[in-house]
Amino acid sequence: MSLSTVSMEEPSVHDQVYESLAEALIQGRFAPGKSVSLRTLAHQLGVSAMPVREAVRRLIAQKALELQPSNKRLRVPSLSENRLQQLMLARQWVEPELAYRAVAHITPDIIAQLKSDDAQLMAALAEGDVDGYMQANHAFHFHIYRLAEADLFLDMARSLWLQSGPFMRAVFGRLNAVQLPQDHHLELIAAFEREDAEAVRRHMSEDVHEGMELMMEALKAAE
Amino acid sequence: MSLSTVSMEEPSVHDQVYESLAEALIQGRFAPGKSVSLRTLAHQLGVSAMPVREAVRRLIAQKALELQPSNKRLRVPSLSENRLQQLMLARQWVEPELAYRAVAHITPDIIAQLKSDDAQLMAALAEGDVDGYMQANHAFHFHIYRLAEADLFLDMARSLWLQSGPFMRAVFGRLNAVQLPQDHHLELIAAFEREDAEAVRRHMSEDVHEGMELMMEALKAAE
DNA sequence: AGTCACAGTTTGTGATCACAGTTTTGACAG
DNA sequence: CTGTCAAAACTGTGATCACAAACTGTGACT
Repeated sequence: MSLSTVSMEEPSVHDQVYESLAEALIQGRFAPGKSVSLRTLAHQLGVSAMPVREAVRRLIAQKALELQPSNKRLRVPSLSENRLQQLMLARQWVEPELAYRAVAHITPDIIAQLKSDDAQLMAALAEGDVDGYMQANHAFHFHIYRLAEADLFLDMARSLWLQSGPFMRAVFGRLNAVQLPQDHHLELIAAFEREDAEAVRRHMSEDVHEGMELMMEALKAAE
Repeated sequence: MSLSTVSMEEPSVHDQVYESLAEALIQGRFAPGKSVSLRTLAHQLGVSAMPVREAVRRLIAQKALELQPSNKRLRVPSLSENRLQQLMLARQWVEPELAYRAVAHITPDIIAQLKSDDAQLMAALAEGDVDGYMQANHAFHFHIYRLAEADLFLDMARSLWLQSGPFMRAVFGRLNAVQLPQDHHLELIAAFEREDAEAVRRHMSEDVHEGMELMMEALKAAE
């Protein structure tokens, strides 16, 4: 009962719905352009429409969903080169900055966590398990970003991943689980271990850049 | 009547509420730390609580409002140096980029609009009209940013201004309408007229930097 | 066979109610 | 005048209903 009153605060239904939708979007389980509906989502999640409406508003504000101006109907934003390029530039700015700031707060526990994430990532890659790969990659990156103690930047990164998710699906839809450069992850971990902030920034920049470049190529190839 | 059917789409109540709250926040009419309530806002705006809830969710997602974890009560986020520094860095990254991209789409009409905005700004400054200054400054910047055809960046800038608004109030609360460097604006306009994109980027960076630096000093002075 | 109209369904939007916490109020006792 | 404690008011949250606009599909008519 000591700290239970503090940690007792069970998340609201709205938060649960939001997390559920956010996870689906980040892992690319929603196809770009796919239309969704409040009542359908509410029914699937076993709640009323009310909390779904609020979660969806939140996602729209983060540009992870959109309301088509004509219909006023809800859907996952579709892909465009312009959009992807903005995502790429924004991610290349904010994520290296977050990683840089994370160095000051790194601990052996986190290093171990990152190694575990990377191991899961490589295992998923070996099996061709796209979902597993996406999940492990997300965990790896945000276990780092959370250390930065920069909640605004963290939120920006989260929003950018929400928007990138559907693109990723499109990439892996074409080239099924290509050889992603997880070497950057190993170099990142090494840089964290010797607390070399500049190297961390550089390797994170390269990791993001390569990933987004891959998506850009896939998008162009798909015309 | 020709295009009225297109522009006829009157904005939803939710959008009106959102715009209303957003404007108040950007102009710093809400003090940092001030608590607000759904029903109060709804009553003031003459609508039911429903659209206010959605507008507030949207603003929370943009970090322009926050839900205190203890109370679950709504309020304007309070100031912190860490927070302001993140705002400063983010604005210094995205706003010069938007201005840079705007150069390609500049027209004489927009130039005239910018000159008008700047004139209003200087007039407000001369009269010590803080609200007028804030409004004109906002108009000046976003008349530029809107040209960039980069909706993700535009949205990021909008979110950052929403978060900066309450800080600005704190600044002007202390030093009432100091000599703001509107010279940057004139240099910006000149750079747009000769379509010198690099100069536009540089001057915008300086303008944002100086404004935020002023806020940082005021924050530190207020401890 | 192709096109159009009409009915039925599904959509987002806004209002209203019920409920459980929290805060504020106000009266009473010291 | 001050401290205490219960009642009243207020808070966010979730569910439900009403409504108009948009979509669906089926059938008839050219």
